[in-house]
Amino acid sequence: MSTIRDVAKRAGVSTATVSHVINGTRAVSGQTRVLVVQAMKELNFVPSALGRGLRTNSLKTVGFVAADLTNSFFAHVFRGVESRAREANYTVIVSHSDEDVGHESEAIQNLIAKGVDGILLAPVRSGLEDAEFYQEISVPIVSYDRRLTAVNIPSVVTNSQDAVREAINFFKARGHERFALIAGKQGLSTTLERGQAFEQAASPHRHWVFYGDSRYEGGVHAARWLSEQPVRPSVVLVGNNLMAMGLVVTLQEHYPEVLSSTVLITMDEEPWTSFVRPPLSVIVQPTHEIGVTAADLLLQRIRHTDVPLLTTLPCRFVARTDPVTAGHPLPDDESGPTS
Amino acid sequence: MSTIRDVAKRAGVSTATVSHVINGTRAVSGQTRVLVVQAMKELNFVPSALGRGLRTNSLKTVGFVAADLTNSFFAHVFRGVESRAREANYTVIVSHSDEDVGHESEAIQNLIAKGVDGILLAPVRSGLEDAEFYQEISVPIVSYDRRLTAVNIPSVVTNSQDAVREAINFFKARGHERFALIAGKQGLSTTLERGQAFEQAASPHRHWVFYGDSRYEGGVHAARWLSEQPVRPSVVLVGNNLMAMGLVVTLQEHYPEVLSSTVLITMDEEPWTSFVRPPLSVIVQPTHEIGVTAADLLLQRIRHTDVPLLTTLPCRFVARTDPVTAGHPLPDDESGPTS
DNA sequence: CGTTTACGTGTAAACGATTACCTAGGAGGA
DNA sequence: TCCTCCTAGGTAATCGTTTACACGTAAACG
Repeated sequence: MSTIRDVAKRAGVSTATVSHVINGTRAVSGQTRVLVVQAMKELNFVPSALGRGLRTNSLKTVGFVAADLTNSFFAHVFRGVESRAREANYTVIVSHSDEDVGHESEAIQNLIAKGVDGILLAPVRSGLEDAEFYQEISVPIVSYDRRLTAVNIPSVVTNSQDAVREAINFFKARGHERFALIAGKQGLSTTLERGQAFEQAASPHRHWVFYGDSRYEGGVHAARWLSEQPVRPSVVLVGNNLMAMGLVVTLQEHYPEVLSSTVLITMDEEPWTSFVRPPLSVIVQPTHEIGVTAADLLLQRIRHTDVPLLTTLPCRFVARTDPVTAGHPLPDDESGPTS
Repeated sequence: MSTIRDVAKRAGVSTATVSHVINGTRAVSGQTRVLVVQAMKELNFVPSALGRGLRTNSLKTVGFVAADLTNSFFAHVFRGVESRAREANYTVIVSHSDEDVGHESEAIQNLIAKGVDGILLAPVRSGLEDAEFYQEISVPIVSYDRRLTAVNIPSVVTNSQDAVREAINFFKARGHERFALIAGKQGLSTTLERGQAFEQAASPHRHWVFYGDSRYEGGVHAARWLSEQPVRPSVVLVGNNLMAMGLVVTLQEHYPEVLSSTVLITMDEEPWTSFVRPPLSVIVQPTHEIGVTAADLLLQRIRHTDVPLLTTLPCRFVARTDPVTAGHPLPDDESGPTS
């Protein structure tokens, strides 16, 4: 690996000149520029990001903390992030929190030690007492998926509450009168908001709320709980795709009659939601756009540009109805996707 | 951010001592150690990876190049990589190749410029003429999923050929006599090997090979091709999960009779493969272990330890049979998963 | 003709760690 | 007593860049 000094020597100029040629930070005569460029070619010189990073205190790297990349929600968000980051010549370091407060802290520590310029985070904490924790972080942060209230940190979220309301109303209008919510991990802003929207939309009617843990096992428990109800809801909204899978697998295996007689709605489109019989209705979040937007905001913060504290992206509700469970169609119902 | 000098001053020692306390590279008296540790705590000092990296010429960072992280195969491999890397105090930068030679080169360039200590790669190239390209890379490389023949680069692959043979034989033993392979992108070692294994296992009987492109669209085309055959195969093996999905979706929508009358086998377990009716049989690769192993090998190479040039991990064939399509059961057949 | 102004370039000090080399004091052996 | 060896610790060079400052020349301006 050749250094900037090697290039300077070969081109017969100073390292300053070489640096300025590379970065275009100072006028350099045509002749000299040619000489330098040629020398760089010949030595196939690549400037060391380390040297530069040490001096400028920026490695052009950002951290991305996901709960779990094998969850396709996060994988798609990440692709959005990565595409934007690459355009801006940044690279992305990925860490997992696995919805664990300790893991999250550790991940953030590591990222900071690595000298990242900023961090994208789906925060596991949300309480007021945690505000301090996030506030003390010494690099710019943008939160995605989950809102960080009471903290001066920009968040990119979706209006899933509206979608929840739309979904419940959709089936209400078709005659359904008993609704349940399988809620996610308590404390997450998404859980809270979706819970409120659900309460609000379902409240004139009978409704249930079961608190899961946002993991596959939560869905398994929910299935058991569901099957034990003397009177069962006819519409079940699941607040997260992992729980939905646990629920469906368990129902399919042990309580097939529950599965076939209940309308299920879940978050986040995945292939299997349409392959299951009956198929699941879905609240689709703009995952890629979440990533792109969050990355944009982070890069702006890194450049010290002011950014809005809350960005809300729209969801799309896709109804997949089934003759048995859908309820009675509306006069103008085509049972296709709705917006 | 405080530096090692601040710590040294506060503890009343030299930077050398602080450094040695941090790294345990030299004997330090108990007293002094306590002083230093306390000073670090008080300033909550975190050593800069940049400074260290510049000096030691290692950022403790590795690059991970996937075709596409939204493909759960790569996501799971990545988790394996990340867990091992974290244990060894390395962080991981992720890039995508999208099976594109240009993207791959770019990704590798960027990683090297960022000063990674090594690269994990699912190489898009494989020909002899490409050997040179990979050989010229100036940091240690380990290839995963795909074998890099004729190049002095360690590979971690699976014995999917054995699994392919096992799968075909499984259905041959149940009376099937017409087999097809939907092969992946040409040039990948996996495509070649699985093709050979398929040929070998199916060749006494009538068989077809359709070349897809390892993407969703390849499956769509394959579905059309399949439906157009005057005599259709009764067992279809798909060489990659994206194509399998394209195939199933298209069949389900346009040619349901083909779907219900054909045994489908695919690579890599995903939730939807068991939700589809009829369910798909699957060749399960040890994805997490691939990641762990590849990471291990890379870290060893970084430490200049010799490693084997080829590591092969075993696959598992999971048969999911359906009364209509399975063929006649063997005398002792329980239709469960086989090893 | 003296004074700006502009332009092109070089010198050398950072950035934050690691580490080769050196110093000094005390213990132990001959 | 002298020499050797061990232990504990300091000094300062170094890694590869960027960049503040200085310098010299030539053109432009009054």
